[in-house]
Amino acid sequence: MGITKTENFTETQNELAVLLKALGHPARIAIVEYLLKVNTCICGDIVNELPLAQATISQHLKELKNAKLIKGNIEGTAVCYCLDEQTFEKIRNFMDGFLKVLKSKNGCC
Amino acid sequence: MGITKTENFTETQNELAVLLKALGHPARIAIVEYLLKVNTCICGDIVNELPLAQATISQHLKELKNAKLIKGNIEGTAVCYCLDEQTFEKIRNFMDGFLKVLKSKNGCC
DNA sequence: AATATTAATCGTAATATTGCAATATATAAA
DNA sequence: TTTATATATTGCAATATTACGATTAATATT
Repeated sequence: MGITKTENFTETQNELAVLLKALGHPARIAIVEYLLKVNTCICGDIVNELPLAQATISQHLKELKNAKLIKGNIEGTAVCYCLDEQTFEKIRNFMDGFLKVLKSKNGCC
Repeated sequence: MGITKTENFTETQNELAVLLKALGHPARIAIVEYLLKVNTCICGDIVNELPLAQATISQHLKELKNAKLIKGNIEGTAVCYCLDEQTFEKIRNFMDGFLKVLKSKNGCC
């Protein structure tokens, strides 16, 4: 099929999966790491930084934006991109809570 | 294409992408959350818990195991599954370090 | 107005993912 | 040894993803 049965899972599970999936590609990791370094930049900067075509970068930026991992503001002909702190916090908070419970248990097969 | 150009990215970026991608599906989030709750379980328990076919669950477990997010130990005819704390820590540490830098900057468009 | 700059979109090809029924495998129980 | 139990694998269909060239759209510059 290739289609995910989202109706079987909770809203929280689906939302988190969208975020992690959006970050689950090395190009998109590279993009957010670059944005972390330079704070803000335009699409063309990333095209110069990564060995991928402009159309491909634009597509990856779209996915990151859909997941609200980044924001994009139009500035003349360019678009200024930056990270969305709140969304990264959501992931961090999940991982943090998850690990706290996991460490309090220490049971394995 | 559908093929990721991993050769363009660092080992770290590729490894992290594999982990996040493996968690980037609601069924696999549901599986690790269930494992967190019950500590250890066998495949059949998850099949009873989630509304997906046995073959589908088995495939998701395989992906989680490939990414080393879970461990599986054979016990008779069954396989005992549990979470791999170290791998979850890798993700948490990345997100934690990432957010520390992000919060120290506060620059956006 | 004509032209350059920047980014998004379209179309396409190749490959990957999701999901399931059916089957295979492997151990345990009778 | 036959049968039951538990999981993995195979094969398949539908859909999604990745990547890029070409084009489009929208604003700047000349």
